[in-house]
Amino acid sequence: MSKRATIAEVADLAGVHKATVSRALNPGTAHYVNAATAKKVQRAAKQLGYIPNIMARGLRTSLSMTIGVIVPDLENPIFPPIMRGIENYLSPRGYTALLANTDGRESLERAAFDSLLQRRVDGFVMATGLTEHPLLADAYARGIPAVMLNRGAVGVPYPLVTGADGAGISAAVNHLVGLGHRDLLHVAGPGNFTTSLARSDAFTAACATHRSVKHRVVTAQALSVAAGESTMDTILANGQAYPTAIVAGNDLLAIGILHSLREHGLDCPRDVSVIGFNDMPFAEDIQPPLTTVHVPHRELGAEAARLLLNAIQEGKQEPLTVTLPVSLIVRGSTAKPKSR
Amino acid sequence: MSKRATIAEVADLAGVHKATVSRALNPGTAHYVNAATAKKVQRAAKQLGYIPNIMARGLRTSLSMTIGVIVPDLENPIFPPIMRGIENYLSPRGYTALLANTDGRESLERAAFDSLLQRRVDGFVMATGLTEHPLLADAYARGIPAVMLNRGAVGVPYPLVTGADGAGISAAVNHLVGLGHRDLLHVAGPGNFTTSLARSDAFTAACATHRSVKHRVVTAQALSVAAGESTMDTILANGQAYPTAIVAGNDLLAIGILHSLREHGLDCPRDVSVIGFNDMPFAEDIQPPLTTVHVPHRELGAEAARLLLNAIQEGKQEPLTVTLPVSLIVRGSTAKPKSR
DNA sequence: TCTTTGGCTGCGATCGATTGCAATCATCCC
DNA sequence: GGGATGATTGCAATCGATCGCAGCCAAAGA
Repeated sequence: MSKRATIAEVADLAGVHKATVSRALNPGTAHYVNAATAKKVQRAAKQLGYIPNIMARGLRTSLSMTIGVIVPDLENPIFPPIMRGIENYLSPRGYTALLANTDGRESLERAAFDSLLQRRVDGFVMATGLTEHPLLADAYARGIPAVMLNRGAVGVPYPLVTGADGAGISAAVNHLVGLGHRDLLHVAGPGNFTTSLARSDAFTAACATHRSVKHRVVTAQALSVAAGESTMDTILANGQAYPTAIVAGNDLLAIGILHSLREHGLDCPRDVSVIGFNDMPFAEDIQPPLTTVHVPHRELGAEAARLLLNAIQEGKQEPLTVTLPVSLIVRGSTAKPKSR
Repeated sequence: MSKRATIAEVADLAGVHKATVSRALNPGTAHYVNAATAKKVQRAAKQLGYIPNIMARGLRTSLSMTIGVIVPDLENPIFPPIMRGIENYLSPRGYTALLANTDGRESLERAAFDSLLQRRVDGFVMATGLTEHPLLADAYARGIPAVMLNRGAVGVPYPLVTGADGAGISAAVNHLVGLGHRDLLHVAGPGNFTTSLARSDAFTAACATHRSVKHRVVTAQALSVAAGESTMDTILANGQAYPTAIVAGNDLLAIGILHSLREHGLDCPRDVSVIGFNDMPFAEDIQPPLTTVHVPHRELGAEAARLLLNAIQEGKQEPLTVTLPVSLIVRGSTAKPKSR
């Protein structure tokens, strides 16, 4: 292993005390030291390739300049853009993101949380939003800075950054009704996600706006392709009448629904229209091109990072909610209902 | 900020010296301490919710138990599964991954590298394979443990974990020739990726195997949808004869090619067959379902992590290459050539 | 009974940086 | 000329855990 230069070596080379080196190299304290001395120190530091040891510094300052990001599943395509947004905001400011996957399992979440805490992250961006969350309540009580992303949690006054779920869903419903659909189904995500609840409430409310629009809601087991497929399977298996249009809780569910429709010999959009939620990458390339609600994930991530850094620097948490606008993207998975 | 329990407090509560606490809690040194004492210490630690301060430990041991992962673009869908594989191997072993995006730009790469070095990562997984790489040579000379993933670099003797590019490409070519295609095109990635070179070489070699198969290679500007689309555009724009089948350098290029075909009124697979590379998530859902070479990205990640931890623990680098098998997945984007 | 042995635990230095406090020195003002 | 002022810089404590070394004690051996 290469031995790295320490502050003491820089101090020796520059002929000053290591305290002076420290002050010269830190923007916050640089004004204490004479310009000529500072120059000398910087030259010495460069010559030795000095990189401050962040662990020694962190030990002293108890700041790690890293923030923990907890996501349920990085393979869900909405998270990479979110990560990007977070990183893009963080890295110019000297912060780094530590990523942890939880697989949606609470035990792993606990472990990830502890592991990040052990690494003394300065704060968290939590994108796991289970409705109930002892972990978060605990964290809040201990004064750990955090921001919720996308999904919130009840009773935990952390700031929340989210897309306008309600507006997106009602745009979807209005689009379908405008096309002539009168029999709508919402395949919702599991009830323990706050977003699922918000979206299904919005669905019901939006449908109620229109007279004579039949609507119902079924709940999938998870926010995944497989769950969407099996949920739709059971609906179609009954042989009973199926809706002419479906609003899915997210894009993955929508894709699962498309699978199921295809296996049952139904065509989208001819027989059934489907709308997703999120506008995940490549949503335009799937078969059929998915009509969906676009959520600005990158901006979501950046905004969450911004709020978190604010909270860390101010040393206080403000329970505010930032809602970013969403927009309906009409593509090929929705059409007028065929007469039947 | 909540003050966390320190080792001294645990020691007080348990009525022992802090050195004993340290030994009792570390698996490696636990055998030095009496079982009864150890139990007492563990109880005290649990009661206080003691989490060792990794910075203090790292300062002493100069091990951070984190490894840096450098990827060119997390939004390229092959990287999330790779990350998963890495994390799945790392986290049961107490390691954490620090992720850095480089956008493929070498300056950012340098910055990311330094930033991770500053955080005293114990090693690197590099998934950025540019062919030329001063950074890596430098790192190797400094004895920094690392493993290359997916893409290699010339002249840098780090271990490399990769899919069997050549085998995959020749399977693709054979599949197309078997279907009756005699006019093949390979849209390769930029020449500064080692994988691009390996794949285009394999393409030429595989085609040469078959008599009377016309083949040529064009190079795209990047490994992206946009690059694939524009490359194909220029080919089709010439009005000249187009091939009956295309092997793309990766799935993103393939998708771009599909876009271009569609815009030029050509149908895949009726007019032109297309094969991708990677089998990225949702490749089966795009229009048409993409025939592609499946690469086991998760396993790639896990294997890289395994090699890296080995190298860190052994303290030596072995220049070996691990090649994981790939397999052709035939879906809807390839068919027999129409007679014309 | 005295020494040896070995298991267990305590002591204190140490890792590399930051920072409150004190010391130094030149300049300034009356 | 003497004390005040302010700009720099040095000193040494400190963060929290690890680990070499030494000490203690009981059991074993002579």
